[in-house]
Order: sequence, then C-alpha cells, then structure tokens
Amino acid sequence: MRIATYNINGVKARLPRLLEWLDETRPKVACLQEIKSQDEGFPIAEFEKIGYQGIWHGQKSFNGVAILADGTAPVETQRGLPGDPEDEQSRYLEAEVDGVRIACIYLPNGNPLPGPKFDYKLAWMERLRARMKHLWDLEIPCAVVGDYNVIPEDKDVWSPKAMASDALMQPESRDAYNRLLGDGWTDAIGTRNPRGGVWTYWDYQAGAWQRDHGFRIDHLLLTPELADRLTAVGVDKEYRGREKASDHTPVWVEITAA
DNA sequence: ATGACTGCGAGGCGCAGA
Repeated sequence: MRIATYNINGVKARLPRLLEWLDETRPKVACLQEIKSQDEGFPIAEFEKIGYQGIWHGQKSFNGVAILADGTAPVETQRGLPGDPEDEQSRYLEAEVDGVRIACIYLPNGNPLPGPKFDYKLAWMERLRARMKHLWDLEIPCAVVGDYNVIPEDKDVWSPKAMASDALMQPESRDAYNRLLGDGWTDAIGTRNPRGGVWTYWDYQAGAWQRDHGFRIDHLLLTPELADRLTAVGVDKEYRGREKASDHTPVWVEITAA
C-alpha cells in the first residue's frame, strides 16, 4: 500500500501532470496540498475517470487540501485543524482508508518574519501537535503527511547559509517539528536517509532545479503501528523536471498489508 | 542583489446572446 503526498501548486494548472503521475505510479492514497481551488471547482470527475475517489477541502485562490484513494472512498474523520474557530484557512483534512488513518496537511509557510504570518505558523504547529497527540492516543496505524514547510536539519537543504533567515529553518520552526518527533512520530524519509541530501522542493527561480538547489519540506510522519509496516520510501524526483511541473515533487511510503 | 518564476483573481477586452 503506497501512501503519497504531493504539493501540486494549483489543481487546475497541474491537472495533466497530476493525472499522469497517478496513472504511472498508482499510489493507493494521494494527499494533495495547495489545490488553490474552491470546493465546487475541484475536478473530481477527472480523477474518477482513472479510478480514484476523493474528498477535498478548498478555498478561493490559496491553500486547499485533498485526499484521493485508488478504488475506494476515503472516509472523512476531520475537516480543518481544531483549536482555533477563527482560522478559516483550508490546510487540514483527515480520513480513514483501508484501516489506516491519514491526515493531509499544508502547514503555513511563515514568511516574512518576524510578523503575524510567522506567529500563525508557530501557533498552527502547536495546534497540529495537539491533534497528533489525539491521533497517537488512538494507538492505530496513522500517517500525518504533507507540506510541513519545515527544513528539519541543515543536511536537508542545499545551502543552510542561503536559507538561514527563512521561516522554514528558524530554530522555533525546527523546535516545533522536533517536538512531534519527540512525541514518538517517525519521519519516514528522514530515518531512511540519515545522511540527508534528499530534496522534495526546488524553487522556480534562479535555475534552482537545474542547479539542484532544493530542500526537504514534504514529510510523512508515522505512528509505531504504521512504521512497523514500512517497507520502502521514495521521492518521485523526475516529475519536477517535466513540463509545467509543480515546484514540489511527490514523496511516498510503502506499507505492507495489515 | 531589493533580482530571478508561477498561479490565481480582478479586471480589461472581445465576443455571443438578448
């Protein structure tokens, strides 16, 4: 069972590329971020044509997350991140698929800093931690996957110096991420690539892709019940080099049957 | 190096329909 996450940067602009990736790699579950679409504009029929069902949580222009599943309907368990009734940004969607609980997250970027956007990021991360504690206490196979907008360590970025002032690698951002790992969650890509040097994002600007100037910000965090079933991890790097690509690339874990 | 690129909405514009 393959669980993948992919920040697609616009579901309409990315549709041909996205359908191609689903068709070629056939993940059981595909968690999408930055669909940048309102609920009524989500092209579910296109996914159904190739055998996927899905749920989505959109908003106009920005953000938006979706969970697609091959040949089965994800059963929604949570829409929106709990903990702040004032927060109207669509960044969290959670469902059950084949006995696995899966949360799809689009964590706030947090730039520029200091400022309200960075404060929002840190507050969102504390709310995420509370939700993840809830999931942890269920003692079930569970994955919280998506665009975390955190570069965990210096080995996860092409140049720590170039990115030093960015919200993605501030000590506060890293501390909040490390608290999740400290709670027991397994960073699947990180633990399987201890030397680092694995990127999931390359900026559109300054020839970052051609120079391999990337970093790792798309993560899959697993409970022990799921980490025990982990057989492989991967980054579908070549999709970043295709025509009209997203600036992120798909990342996945392979899990054995229960 | 205050750069670089992209997607989307607003809005302009052309066009179809009333």
